[in-house]
Amino acid sequence: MEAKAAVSALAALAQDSRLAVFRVLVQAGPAGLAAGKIGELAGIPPSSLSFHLKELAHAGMVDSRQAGRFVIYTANFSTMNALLGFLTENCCGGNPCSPVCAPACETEPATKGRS
Amino acid sequence: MEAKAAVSALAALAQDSRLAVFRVLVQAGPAGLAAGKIGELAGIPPSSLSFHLKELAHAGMVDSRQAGRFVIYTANFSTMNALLGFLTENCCGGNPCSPVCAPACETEPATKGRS
DNA sequence: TCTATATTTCCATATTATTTGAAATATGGA
DNA sequence: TCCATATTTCAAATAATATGGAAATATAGA
Repeated sequence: MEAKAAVSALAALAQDSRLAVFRVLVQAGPAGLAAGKIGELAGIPPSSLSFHLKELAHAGMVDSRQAGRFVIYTANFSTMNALLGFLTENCCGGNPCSPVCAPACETEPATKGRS
Repeated sequence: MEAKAAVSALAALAQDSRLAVFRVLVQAGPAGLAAGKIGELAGIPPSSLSFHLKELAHAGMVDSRQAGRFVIYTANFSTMNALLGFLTENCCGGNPCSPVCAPACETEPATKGRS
Protein backbone atom coordinates (compact mmCIF):
# COMPACT_ATOMS: atom_id res chain seq x y z
CA MET A 1 0.00 0.00 0.00
CA GLU A 2 1.22 3.49 -0.81
CA ALA A 3 0.94 6.60 1.29
CA LYS A 4 -1.81 8.10 -0.86
CA ALA A 5 -3.99 5.03 -0.49
CA ALA A 6 -3.32 4.95 3.24
CA VAL A 7 -4.35 8.58 3.64
CA SER A 8 -7.55 7.85 1.72
CA ALA A 9 -8.29 4.83 3.87
CA LEU A 10 -7.59 6.71 7.08
CA ALA A 11 -9.64 9.71 6.00
CA ALA A 12 -12.50 7.39 5.16
CA LEU A 13 -12.44 6.02 8.71
CA ALA A 14 -11.76 9.36 10.43
CA GLN A 15 -15.36 10.41 10.75
CA ASP A 16 -17.99 9.45 13.30
CA SER A 17 -20.61 8.15 10.91
CA ARG A 18 -18.21 6.36 8.63
CA LEU A 19 -16.33 4.71 11.47
CA ALA A 20 -19.65 3.50 12.89
CA VAL A 21 -20.63 2.14 9.49
CA PHE A 22 -17.33 0.40 9.02
CA ARG A 23 -17.36 -1.20 12.44
CA VAL A 24 -20.87 -2.49 11.89
CA LEU A 25 -19.66 -4.06 8.65
CA VAL A 26 -16.57 -5.55 10.28
CA GLN A 27 -18.82 -7.15 12.86
CA ALA A 28 -21.18 -8.39 10.19
CA GLY A 29 -18.32 -10.17 8.45
CA PRO A 30 -18.30 -11.36 4.83
CA ALA A 31 -22.10 -11.66 4.72
CA GLY A 32 -22.40 -7.89 4.88
CA LEU A 33 -25.50 -5.77 5.36
CA ALA A 34 -28.00 -3.92 3.19
CA ALA A 35 -27.62 -0.13 3.10
CA GLY A 36 -30.92 0.39 4.90
CA LYS A 37 -29.93 -1.94 7.71
CA ILE A 38 -26.65 -0.10 8.14
CA GLY A 39 -28.44 3.23 8.37
CA GLU A 40 -30.80 1.78 10.93
CA LEU A 41 -28.01 0.33 13.07
CA ALA A 42 -25.83 3.43 12.84
CA GLY A 43 -28.63 5.98 13.03
CA ILE A 44 -27.83 7.79 9.81
CA PRO A 45 -30.43 9.21 7.38
CA PRO A 46 -30.43 7.75 3.85
CA SER A 47 -28.80 10.58 1.96
CA SER A 48 -26.03 11.02 4.49
CA LEU A 49 -25.49 7.30 4.58
CA SER A 50 -25.20 7.12 0.83
CA PHE A 51 -22.62 9.90 0.87
CA HIS A 52 -20.54 8.15 3.49
CA LEU A 53 -20.79 4.73 1.88
CA LYS A 54 -19.50 6.24 -1.32
CA GLU A 55 -16.57 7.74 0.54
CA LEU A 56 -15.77 4.38 2.10
CA ALA A 57 -16.10 2.59 -1.23
CA HIS A 58 -13.93 5.13 -3.02
CA ALA A 59 -11.21 4.52 -0.44
CA GLY A 60 -11.55 0.77 -0.94
CA MET A 61 -12.71 0.16 2.61
CA VAL A 62 -16.02 -1.38 1.59
CA ASP A 63 -17.40 -3.27 -1.39
CA SER A 64 -20.97 -3.51 -2.57
CA ARG A 65 -23.08 -5.91 -4.53
CA GLN A 66 -26.62 -5.67 -5.79
CA ALA A 67 -29.06 -8.21 -4.37
CA GLY A 68 -32.51 -7.60 -5.71
CA ARG A 69 -33.70 -4.24 -4.50
CA PHE A 70 -31.00 -4.20 -1.86
CA VAL A 71 -27.39 -3.16 -2.08
CA ILE A 72 -25.28 -5.26 0.25
CA TYR A 73 -22.16 -3.66 1.63
CA THR A 74 -19.22 -5.56 3.05
CA ALA A 75 -16.03 -4.44 4.75
CA ASN A 76 -13.00 -4.89 2.52
CA PHE A 77 -10.75 -6.91 4.76
CA SER A 78 -7.74 -6.96 2.49
CA THR A 79 -7.58 -3.15 2.32
CA MET A 80 -7.99 -3.18 6.07
CA ASN A 81 -5.09 -5.55 6.53
CA ALA A 82 -2.96 -3.60 4.08
CA LEU A 83 -3.62 -0.46 6.08
CA LEU A 84 -2.68 -2.09 9.38
CA GLY A 85 0.49 -3.36 7.75
CA PHE A 86 1.35 0.03 6.33
CA LEU A 87 1.00 1.72 9.69
CA THR A 88 3.40 -0.66 11.42
CA GLU A 89 5.79 -1.05 8.48
CA ASN A 90 9.48 -0.92 9.29
CA CYS A 91 8.69 -0.23 12.93
CA CYS A 92 11.78 0.70 14.94
CA GLY A 93 13.90 0.56 11.80
CA GLY A 94 12.96 -3.04 11.17
CA ASN A 95 14.70 -4.30 14.28
CA PRO A 96 12.99 -6.60 16.76
CA CYS A 97 11.00 -4.39 19.10
CA SER A 98 8.24 -4.56 21.62
CA PRO A 99 6.47 -1.21 21.05
CA VAL A 100 4.56 -1.94 17.89
CA CYS A 101 3.26 -5.23 16.77
CA ALA A 102 2.64 -6.53 13.30
CA PRO A 103 -0.90 -7.73 12.77
CA ALA A 104 -1.03 -11.50 12.74
CA CYS A 105 -3.94 -13.86 12.42
CA GLU A 106 -5.60 -15.40 15.42
CA THR A 107 -8.56 -17.70 15.63
CA GLU A 108 -9.75 -16.20 18.87
CA PRO A 109 -11.91 -13.13 19.45
CA ALA A 110 -10.06 -9.84 19.09
CA THR A 111 -11.01 -8.37 22.44
CA LYS A 112 -8.07 -9.57 24.51
CA GLY A 113 -5.53 -7.09 25.81
CA ARG A 114 -2.24 -6.79 24.00
CA SER A 115 1.34 -5.63 24.62
CA MET B 1 -10.50 2.98 23.24
CA GLU B 2 -13.74 4.78 22.48
CA ALA B 3 -15.05 5.87 19.14
CA LYS B 4 -14.27 9.54 19.74
CA ALA B 5 -10.64 8.81 20.50
CA ALA B 6 -10.42 6.53 17.49
CA VAL B 7 -11.80 9.21 15.18
CA SER B 8 -9.28 11.69 16.58
CA ALA B 9 -6.43 9.23 16.09
CA LEU B 10 -7.53 8.39 12.56
CA ALA B 11 -8.02 12.04 11.64
CA ALA B 12 -4.55 12.79 12.94
CA LEU B 13 -3.10 10.19 10.59
CA ALA B 14 -5.36 10.98 7.64
CA GLN B 15 -3.22 13.71 6.18
CA ASP B 16 -0.14 13.50 3.95
CA SER B 17 2.23 15.48 6.14
CA ARG B 18 1.08 13.99 9.41
CA LEU B 19 1.19 10.43 8.14
CA ALA B 20 4.72 11.03 6.89
CA VAL B 21 5.69 12.46 10.28
CA PHE B 22 4.15 9.57 12.15
CA ARG B 23 5.80 6.92 9.99
CA VAL B 24 9.17 8.56 10.42
CA LEU B 25 8.62 8.42 14.16
CA VAL B 26 7.47 4.80 14.09
CA GLN B 27 10.64 3.93 12.25
CA ALA B 28 12.74 5.95 14.67
CA GLY B 29 11.35 3.91 17.55
CA PRO B 30 11.39 4.95 21.22
CA ALA B 31 14.47 7.15 20.74
CA GLY B 32 12.38 9.59 18.71
CA LEU B 33 13.55 12.58 16.68
CA ALA B 34 13.93 16.32 17.16
CA ALA B 35 11.30 18.47 15.48
CA GLY B 36 13.81 19.96 13.07
CA LYS B 37 15.00 16.52 11.98
CA ILE B 38 11.42 15.43 11.35
CA GLY B 39 10.79 18.49 9.21
CA GLU B 40 13.93 17.80 7.27
CA LEU B 41 13.08 14.14 6.66
CA ALA B 42 9.47 14.83 5.77
CA GLY B 43 10.08 18.06 3.85
CA ILE B 44 7.76 20.25 5.88
CA PRO B 45 8.42 23.92 6.77
CA PRO B 46 8.67 24.73 10.50
CA SER B 47 5.34 26.43 11.02
CA SER B 48 3.38 23.73 9.22
CA LEU B 49 5.30 21.05 11.03
CA SER B 50 4.52 22.59 14.38
CA PHE B 51 0.84 22.71 13.49
CA HIS B 52 0.80 19.06 12.50
CA LEU B 53 2.83 17.88 15.48
CA LYS B 54 0.34 19.58 17.72
CA GLU B 55 -2.50 17.78 15.97
CA LEU B 56 -0.76 14.44 16.41
CA ALA B 57 0.01 15.17 20.05
CA HIS B 58 -3.54 16.27 20.75
CA ALA B 59 -4.78 12.95 19.36
CA GLY B 60 -2.31 11.09 21.55
CA MET B 61 -0.40 9.70 18.58
CA VAL B 62 2.90 11.29 19.58
CA ASP B 63 4.57 12.42 22.77
CA SER B 64 7.25 15.06 23.22
CA ARG B 65 10.01 15.81 25.66
CA GLN B 66 12.35 18.75 25.93
CA ALA B 67 16.04 17.99 25.48
CA GLY B 68 18.08 21.12 25.66
CA ARG B 69 17.14 23.35 22.76
CA PHE B 70 15.49 20.43 21.03
CA VAL B 71 12.04 18.97 21.40
CA ILE B 72 12.14 15.25 20.83
CA TYR B 73 9.00 13.64 19.48
CA THR B 74 8.19 9.95 19.74
CA ALA B 75 5.37 7.85 18.36
CA ASN B 76 2.94 6.80 21.05
CA PHE B 77 2.87 3.07 20.55
CA SER B 78 0.18 2.29 23.06
CA THR B 79 -2.33 4.62 21.40
CA MET B 80 -1.33 3.03 18.13
CA ASN B 81 -1.99 -0.46 19.46
CA ALA B 82 -5.27 0.63 20.99
CA LEU B 83 -6.34 1.98 17.62
CA LEU B 84 -5.45 -1.21 15.79
CA GLY B 85 -7.37 -3.16 18.39
CA PHE B 86 -10.39 -0.91 18.11
CA LEU B 87 -10.54 -1.31 14.35
CA THR B 88 -10.57 -5.08 14.48
CA GLU B 89 -12.71 -5.39 17.61
CA ASN B 90 -15.43 -7.97 17.55
CA CYS B 91 -14.59 -8.84 13.96
CA CYS B 92 -17.14 -11.16 12.36
CA GLY B 93 -19.29 -11.04 15.47
CA GLY B 94 -16.48 -12.37 17.61
CA ASN B 95 -16.45 -15.74 15.91
CA PRO B 96 -13.24 -17.30 14.60
CA CYS B 97 -12.62 -15.82 11.17
CA SER B 98 -9.92 -15.42 8.60
CA PRO B 99 -10.77 -11.98 7.17
CA VAL B 100 -9.48 -9.69 9.86
CA CYS B 101 -6.74 -10.38 12.28
CA ALA B 102 -6.18 -9.13 15.77
CA PRO B 103 -2.85 -7.43 16.25
CA ALA B 104 -0.40 -9.66 18.06
CA CYS B 105 3.23 -9.17 18.91
CA GLU B 106 6.00 -10.54 16.80
CA THR B 107 9.72 -10.19 17.22
CA GLU B 108 10.32 -10.14 13.48
CA PRO B 109 10.15 -7.18 11.10
CA ALA B 110 6.66 -6.09 10.18
CA THR B 111 7.02 -6.26 6.43
CA LYS B 112 5.92 -9.83 5.83
CA GLY B 113 2.70 -10.60 3.99
CA ARG B 114 -0.32 -11.57 6.00
CA SER B 115 -3.62 -13.39 5.63
C1' DT C 1 24.12 39.79 28.67
C1' DC C 2 24.41 38.91 23.82
C1' DT C 3 24.03 35.79 19.95
C1' DA C 4 22.73 31.85 17.32
C1' DT C 5 19.72 28.15 16.94
C1' DA C 6 15.24 25.54 17.67
C1' DT C 7 10.57 25.70 17.90
C1' DT C 8 6.05 27.68 18.32
C1' DT C 9 2.37 31.17 17.72
C1' DC C 10 -0.23 34.34 15.01
C1' DC C 11 -2.63 35.57 10.98
C1' DA C 12 -5.00 35.60 6.64
C1' DT C 13 -6.26 32.88 2.91
C1' DA C 14 -7.63 28.93 0.32
C1' DT C 15 -9.48 24.51 0.19
C1' DT C 16 -12.17 20.67 1.50
C1' DA C 17 -15.73 18.14 4.21
C1' DT C 18 -20.43 17.41 6.36
C1' DT C 19 -25.31 17.63 6.47
C1' DT C 20 -30.03 16.67 4.98
C1' DG C 21 -34.46 17.45 2.44
C1' DA C 22 -36.33 16.86 -1.96
C1' DA C 23 -36.13 14.79 -6.29
C1' DA C 24 -34.48 11.15 -9.28
C1' DT C 25 -33.49 6.35 -10.27
C1' DA C 26 -33.84 1.30 -9.94
C1' DT C 27 -35.83 -3.07 -8.77
C1' DG C 28 -39.41 -6.63 -7.84
C1' DG C 29 -43.98 -7.99 -7.50
C1' DA C 30 -49.11 -7.50 -8.29
C1' DT D 1 -47.92 -1.29 -16.55
C1' DC D 2 -48.36 0.51 -11.93
C1' DC D 3 -47.01 0.70 -7.23
C1' DA D 4 -44.15 0.32 -3.19
C1' DT D 5 -39.70 0.04 -1.50
C1' DA D 6 -34.52 0.78 -1.63
C1' DT D 7 -30.98 3.65 -2.70
C1' DT D 8 -28.60 7.48 -4.89
C1' DT D 9 -28.03 12.21 -6.68
C1' DC D 10 -28.46 17.11 -6.30
C1' DA D 11 -27.96 21.54 -4.15
C1' DA D 12 -26.72 24.91 -0.90
C1' DA D 13 -25.54 26.25 3.77
C1' DT D 14 -22.31 25.57 7.34
C1' DA D 15 -18.08 24.19 9.43
C1' DA D 16 -13.52 22.55 9.74
C1' DT D 17 -8.82 22.07 8.05
C1' DA D 18 -4.26 23.20 5.63
C1' DT D 19 -0.70 26.42 4.41
C1' DG D 20 3.42 29.21 5.21
C1' DG D 21 5.61 33.84 6.12
C1' DA D 22 6.67 36.80 9.83
C1' DA D 23 7.14 37.54 14.53
C1' DA D 24 7.58 35.75 19.18
C1' DT D 25 9.56 32.63 22.53
C1' DA D 26 12.99 29.55 24.64
C1' DT D 27 17.43 27.51 25.33
C1' DA D 28 22.55 26.94 25.36
C1' DG D 29 26.90 28.68 25.06
C1' DA D 30 30.38 32.49 24.59
